[in-house]
Amino acid sequence: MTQTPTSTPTHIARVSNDLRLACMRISRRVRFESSHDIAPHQFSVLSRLEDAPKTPGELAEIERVAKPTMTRTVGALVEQGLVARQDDPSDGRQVILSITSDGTRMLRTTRRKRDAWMASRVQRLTPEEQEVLVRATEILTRVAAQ
Amino acid sequence: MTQTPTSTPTHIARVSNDLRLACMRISRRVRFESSHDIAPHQFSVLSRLEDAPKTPGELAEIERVAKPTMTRTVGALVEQGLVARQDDPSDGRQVILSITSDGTRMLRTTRRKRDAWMASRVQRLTPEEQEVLVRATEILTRVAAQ
DNA sequence: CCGAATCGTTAGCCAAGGTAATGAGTTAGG
DNA sequence: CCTAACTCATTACCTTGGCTAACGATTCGG
Repeated sequence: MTQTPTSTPTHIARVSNDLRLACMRISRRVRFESSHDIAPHQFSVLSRLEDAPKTPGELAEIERVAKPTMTRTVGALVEQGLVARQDDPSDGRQVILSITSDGTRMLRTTRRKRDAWMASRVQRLTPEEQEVLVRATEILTRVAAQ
Repeated sequence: MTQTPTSTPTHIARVSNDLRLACMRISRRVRFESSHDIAPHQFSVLSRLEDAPKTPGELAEIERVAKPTMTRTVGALVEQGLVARQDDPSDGRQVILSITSDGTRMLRTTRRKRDAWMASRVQRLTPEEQEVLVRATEILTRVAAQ
């Protein structure tokens, strides 16, 4: 078989549709069936702060949300003790937000729950199927980053 | 190599995490970057009606949403002419909802946009990578359905 | 040094989730 | 066969997380 049927427009359309649906369904079920301790947008913001402290404005831009929305989200996280707010010494208009140790702990436990959902399913697959997923994961990660 | 490193607990945890993240990122980008014509929950309900007519109660259960919420979602779809409401002749309490031709058309165009996003990225991959995704799609679809 | 820009916040609106209560219709038991 | 209990959809009202507009505080540029 020198011809690769995968590359024809029809087959690309087919796998694109099926793959998209599968990703969306998995994403949906992970969100639904694990980690109701923290709201999705709060989790997302907390993850961003894990890498490095950021200002509310930066977070708003990263999360593609209006600044007042981020003010409220950050406010909720500060109230829960997951994020700390401090004044920027070099610019009085700005505020620096950083994750607290409680915040880090929250991320860790939430991720554990989400991974558990996925892992319990991956575990049931054959080694061959798992190997396909390993290769696909690398490809999908690149695709998502484009 | 008789040993399959993929099957060790550590590797399963690793691929589960990475795969979950990749699926969530792709899902997120598909929703963000295509089809702003219809709200996500409306799209989802419309898809359910594509298979067969259903009552609001059935839809609420399928979508895991409270009944009053579904009443409102359905109301919006009826107002847009995407769904038709008719009384159940055999049970006066119930209502039968079915998709209209406009609704079907809306589904088709929205899916085209979402698929286009995915297809444009799949197209850039090598035939080998595409073949991995074809196999992965079948596996992921099963995983999502579990 | 004063006007313009920037940053975060407040105020107020809308959409979509929830619960509690209600009204119409069906079903089951006495 | 008729009434009590149940079921289905809806209405009323609350909460949350999006948005824009407007506003104080601060910084920057001419």
